[in-house]
Amino acid sequence: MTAAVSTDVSAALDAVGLLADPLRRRIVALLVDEELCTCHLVEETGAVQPTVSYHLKHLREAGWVRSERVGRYTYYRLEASALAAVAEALGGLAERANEVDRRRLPCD
Amino acid sequence: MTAAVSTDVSAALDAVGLLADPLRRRIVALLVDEELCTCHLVEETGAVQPTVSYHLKHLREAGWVRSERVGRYTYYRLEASALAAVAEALGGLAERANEVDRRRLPCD
DNA sequence: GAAATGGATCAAGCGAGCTTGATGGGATCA
DNA sequence: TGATCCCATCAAGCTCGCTTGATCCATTTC
Repeated sequence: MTAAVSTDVSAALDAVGLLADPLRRRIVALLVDEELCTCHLVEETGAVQPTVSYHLKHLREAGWVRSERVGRYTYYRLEASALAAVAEALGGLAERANEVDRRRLPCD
Repeated sequence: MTAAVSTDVSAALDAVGLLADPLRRRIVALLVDEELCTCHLVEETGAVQPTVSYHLKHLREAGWVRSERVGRYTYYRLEASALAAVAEALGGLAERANEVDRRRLPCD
């Protein structure tokens, strides 16, 4: 059971590797409260369009956002479950790390 | 208030950005259940010592771990509060992103 | 139809950050 | 005191991935 939790935690935390890039974090932050199309994200971030599309592609493939085409525009929505999974994984880690009787592995 | 929350959003996301590196995540995972010295982390991760120290420095400066010198050894302990704070912030984000009446900003 | 717009994709260039070997300081042991 | 060990830091190298301009496709508008 402890092992199972450990692997789940690792898997969930691996997902945050995607958040390494500041622009990617900015995009996620912008999408928290509203859906935005690519042109809006370009305008808000100040990055050029291919750059924004590049990051959106990665976020999409990792399941962090979902895209919907509406006429000429492509709207992006944040996938709340992805955020929740990472939050839960971190919360579990924090709980385990908080145990009082944490031992110190001796070196000698 | 909305502005304050917005800055919190960025802060929480920036914090997890530190976990972008796989080796950094591995170190955090190793420190969940016990305190370890640098030499143990070197042994467990398979990385060379300067590399491990490099990442520990970043984790230390960000408040994720705390170091304690004991004789020749330096023990590292995971800071549960930092983990909990980020987990809670991300959970809040997930909740906000989950609101049903999320609006779609019109383009035209 | 043609022109215009949003956006995805490509190839090429470049830079931030990770890795590594070397160095030095501090602590322990002989 | 000299040898040894742990570990932080440094400079240099390198790699991965981000950026950018160009191009193309789809949709809309005239």
